[in-house]
Amino acid sequence: MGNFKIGELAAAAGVGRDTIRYYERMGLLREPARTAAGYRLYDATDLERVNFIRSARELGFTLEQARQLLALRASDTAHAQAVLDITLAKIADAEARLERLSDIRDMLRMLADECPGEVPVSDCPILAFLTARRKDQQHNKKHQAAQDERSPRAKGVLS
Amino acid sequence: MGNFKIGELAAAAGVGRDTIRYYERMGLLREPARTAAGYRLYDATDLERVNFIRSARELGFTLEQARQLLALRASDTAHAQAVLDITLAKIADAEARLERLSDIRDMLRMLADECPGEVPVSDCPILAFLTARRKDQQHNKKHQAAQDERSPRAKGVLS
DNA sequence: CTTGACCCTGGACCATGGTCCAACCGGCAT
DNA sequence: ATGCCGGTTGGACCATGGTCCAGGGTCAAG
Repeated sequence: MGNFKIGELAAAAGVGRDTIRYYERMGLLREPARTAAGYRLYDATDLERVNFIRSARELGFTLEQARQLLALRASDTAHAQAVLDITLAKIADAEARLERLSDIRDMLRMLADECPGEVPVSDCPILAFLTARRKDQQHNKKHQAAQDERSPRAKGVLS
Repeated sequence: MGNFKIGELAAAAGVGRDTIRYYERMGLLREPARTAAGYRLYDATDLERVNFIRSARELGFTLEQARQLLALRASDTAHAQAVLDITLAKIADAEARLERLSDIRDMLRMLADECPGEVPVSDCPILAFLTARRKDQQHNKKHQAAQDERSPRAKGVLS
């Protein structure tokens, strides 16, 4: 049955060869069969697996979550609730990001609206804001981080 | 006039000592004066600068953009338009992210709504979707990336 | 037989914004 | 003089998801 080499798998899935090897290293793909020369040999189920991972990535799942989803899919005792839980966490995460980001956008928009380009920088309200804004530091602690820079120490937020 | 050492500056700005040294290495802070023993000596303008950078970060600006904004602020020939341009680019970037992310959230929410937890994973519509969805790959090329994983090769989007 | 396209491995490197480390020195109190 | 806190340096390391490279081996075509 149609075995293919890594380049073929990669092309079929629309990723680079290195990505395939990376997924293997990360434990997302099984260690494939090899030819006598050591070439990796894949089959349709591997392609399907890579496709699954790519789909998950496109929906914002991390590789780690993709790994969990694959494990759940392979389980015959798990029920859909586990998948739903991961998905709900991802939704909550997306919503938190959306809120933070739209707050930032609103703030930037306000500042941009106030800024008449044709003045010297010394009269720029955006710079003035950046320069002055340090009092509201304390009470703004709820939205302290910027954008999507989830701090390395912000663990557990998603999954 | 009140000079302070790195730990004092860091505490006053609410960051770590290493962050101050990092900003210095990145060219965001000037190389400070030193005591005979080599200790860095800062003054109020340095604190103000760190505060500016932190404010910019909180609004989603990168350190590189913060550097640009500081340069503009220091210029006596630049006009506010340059600052506005950076800000408008940031807004556009935020809006693009918001759209992608809310599309993803909607998709996830749809899937979650369809999923009755109490079935075996083999009947999970979320997994089914992830498994099947590879045909729409081609025409979905407009929103190909996930979430905030701006690909390393996506340069020029912001700034 | 040679060329070119493919494959192998292990490891370095990219961006981002820091954080932490060892190994050392300075300065003050007890 | 001993402890302790804080300063110095250069460099490694964190997460994330790959990407690229050198220095080989393999395989089919011409």
